[in-house]
Amino acid sequence: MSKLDPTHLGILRLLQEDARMTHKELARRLRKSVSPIFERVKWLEQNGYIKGYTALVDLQKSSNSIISYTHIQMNDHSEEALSAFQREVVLFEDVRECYYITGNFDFILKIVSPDMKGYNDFLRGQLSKLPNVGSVQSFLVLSEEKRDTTYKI
Amino acid sequence: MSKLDPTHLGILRLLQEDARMTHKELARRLRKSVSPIFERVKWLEQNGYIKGYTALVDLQKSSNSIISYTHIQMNDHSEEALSAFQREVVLFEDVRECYYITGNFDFILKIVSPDMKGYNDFLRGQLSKLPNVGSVQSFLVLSEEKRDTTYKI
DNA sequence: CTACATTCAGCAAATTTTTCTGTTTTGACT
DNA sequence: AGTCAAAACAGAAAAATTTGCTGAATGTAG
Repeated sequence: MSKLDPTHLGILRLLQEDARMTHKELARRLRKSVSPIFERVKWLEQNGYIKGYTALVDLQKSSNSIISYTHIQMNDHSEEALSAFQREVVLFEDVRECYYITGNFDFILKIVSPDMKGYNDFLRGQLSKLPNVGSVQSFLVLSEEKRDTTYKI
Repeated sequence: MSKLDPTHLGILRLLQEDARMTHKELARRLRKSVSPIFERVKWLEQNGYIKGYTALVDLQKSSNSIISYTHIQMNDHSEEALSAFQREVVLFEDVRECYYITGNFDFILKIVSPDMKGYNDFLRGQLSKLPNVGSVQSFLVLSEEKRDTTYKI
């Protein structure tokens, strides 16, 4: 790491706050001219520091989707079983995020389903069909109090 | 809701996939000309359907930050206590996401701290100082298997 | 000191954004 | 169906940005 100089870090910070900021504005704030900013943004993209750009959509205004956090405990902790589970679970459309974690559980999933029926179908028709899934504990999101996807870097 | 027609939804879908897509490209894919697309994007922004645009940065490549999911159970479930907790906890820099949920716990927090010391300082110096915090259960993220912030709408 | 590589500013062409105008479509009402 | 007003649209043109290029400045190794 830290082939990243202050200008690189500044770009990452600013584009996290507003991905549609123009190169000209980036240049103004970082006290550089446009061309080096342009080249650096391209470099950050091509070298995987920036994985993409996304619009943050107000889900509650735009759909009836329901969000849940679901914890998975495996009943087989072999490397093969864990890898197989990961490989399969991330393919499900409703699984938006998947983390392997320390503690009582093995995985935390963020699930977004179009409605309660879809959520039920996912849990019973897809998730529970995967091998070696032990306990499944779900927490439905009642309200999103904060969601800030910018990280301090 | 559903002042949203298929073009609105198409814009939201496409900008979730790539927030830097040009209006011209949006227009081409949605089979419209540029000006209505331009007007609609502006409308979606001003009416809160699009809350912002963010670059997705590879945290592991760009920093040493550690991520944790932390569950909070309150020992006072009055409206005042819950509201007060929400109001305070979202102000902490390390709290990137906060959800009020059903189930055994009351809140799920996504915490991102610069390092283990920062994380410790947050837990013991900030979080546990808030009133009415009962049990706190933390899960450190060992690996991020999937993180897709686009939602099907 | 020189040669080389890297980073940069400034310029210019290509492209996009943004505004404006006039036309078409939509939808409500007769 | 026919009429009207409002909304949505396509196209054009000006303003701004993106993108590639050139040559200068800076730093480094020989």
